[in-house]
Parts: sequence; structure tokens; C-alpha cells
Amino acid sequence: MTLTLANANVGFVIDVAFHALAEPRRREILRVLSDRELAAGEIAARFDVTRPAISQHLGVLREAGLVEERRDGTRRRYRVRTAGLEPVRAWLDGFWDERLDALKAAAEAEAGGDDLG
Amino acid sequence: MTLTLANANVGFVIDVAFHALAEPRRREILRVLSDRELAAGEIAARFDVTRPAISQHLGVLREAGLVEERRDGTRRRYRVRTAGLEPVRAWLDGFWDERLDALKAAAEAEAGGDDLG
DNA sequence: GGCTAACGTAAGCGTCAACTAACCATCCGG
DNA sequence: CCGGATGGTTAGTTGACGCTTACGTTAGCC
Repeated sequence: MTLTLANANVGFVIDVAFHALAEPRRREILRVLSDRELAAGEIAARFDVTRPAISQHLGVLREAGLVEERRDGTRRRYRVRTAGLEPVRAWLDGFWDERLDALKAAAEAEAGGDDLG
Repeated sequence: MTLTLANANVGFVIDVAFHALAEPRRREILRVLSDRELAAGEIAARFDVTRPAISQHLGVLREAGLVEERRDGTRRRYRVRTAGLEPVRAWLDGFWDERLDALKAAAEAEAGGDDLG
């Protein structure tokens, strides 16, 4: 309601994704999981922080749809969910397109609109 | 020094960029600036928060290399700096490539390595 | 059933970030 | 020079976040 943009539904997903990616540790977790599936303890073993900290990070990544959880006995294997990165890429692409369109329109307007052919 | 990764120099730039983009208000500022150049007051007039808040956001965006400042009398016109978004895109692309390479290698290894030709 | 391993969760704590209010700096017209 | 306009800066507050310690939960094994 604050702005005129329709950021009621779409903006939330993008916000969660960017928020999750803003933390360097979470990006490193994604990098570690990029090529293989690992259990929570195996992930935590690669960092200096305690295991609960990693668990909380995994929870944030899971809420953002960036990782997927698969239960295997007492283990919980985590794997990257590629679809979760699409909102971010879509935001970047949309930004680019919007900008290019505006620049092209501005160039045409400045030239008088007779340089199309 | 915390990890074995060489995130001393490159990681900092990416961190600053992601941190700047993590704030929804700053992403909206970039959207507003995507098609036109605006002064600080004109930007602030489009939001509910006070001008100092916008000024601080603009400072963060400037430090992250996402916007450019151009002085014009007492006015300060701000414009999007496209190059600032490249580290983010590079991170996403690098993540994709790394992941695809690992998956391809895993598939070849699982097949026995004789399915190359 | 008891024991251990693997994990998530809750409470508490220190730190950082976003916001507001008040202040300071710069530029321009009279 | 003076007054208003534009806008960055500082001090202080509030809320969120990441981390640790302690505890609860589930699965497998004897």
C-alpha cells in the first residue's frame, strides 16, 4: 500500500530469496552443495560455526526455496533447489529489459522518431 | 581465514552488492532509477520514509557501485550504474556453471567413463 | 528398554542496520 | 551578504539477525 507498484505477492518471494542470499555464509553453503548432496552435519563440519548455526542457515535457505531436504534415517540430506534462484535471475533480467526499453525509447524520442528505418 | 576458500578479495565485492540488494527499498530505488535519472528529493518524494533515510540508502547503493552521482547545482542526480550488477550476475552464472560441470562429471563417472564418444 | 548418533528448536546475548529528528554544508537569486 | 532550497551527516532508538549453550526429538543398534 505504500507504493503504486504491485509488490504484494511477487515482491515477497524476491525479498525472501535476496534476504537468504545476502548472508555470505549461506552463499558458501550453497556453493558447497552445488556439486553434491550433503547431510547437515557434513555441511557444518566445513565451517567454523557450531552445528545449530548451520541448521538455522539451512532453515532460512529452505524457507527461501534454495535448498531441498531429504530425510534418510537420522540424517537429513540437503540439495540445491535450482528453481529457487530463478526469482533472483528474473529480477535482474527484468531490470535489464526495463532499462533497455526505456533507453531505446528515450533515444528514439530524442532523435525525433524518424530514425527507425 | 575462516575457510579454505580464497574469498579475501572477490567475496567482498559480491558481499557488498548482495547486501545492498537485500533491502527491498533499495531495490525499489533502483527500479525507479532504471529508466530515468532523478534527484535525491525526487526519489524521496516517491517513498513514505524521510529524505535522510533515502539519502542513506543512496549512500549504500553508491558504495556498492550500483548508482552514480552527478552534481548539478544544489541538486544531486542519481543514475543506475549497470556494471554494479555484474558481480551478482557473475555469481549466479558461476554457480550455474560449477553445478553443471559437477553434474556432468558425476554422470560420466557413474556411467563408467566409456560413454564419451 | 536403554544408549548413542544426528538434528532441529528455544532462550539469551551481542551486534548491526534502518529509521527519525536535529544539525550542517553547499548553491543560487536578491 | 542574506535567505531559501536541496541534500548529506550525526546521535539515538528500535527491531532484526547470527551465534552459542542447553534441551527436545527421532532413528538405529545392542
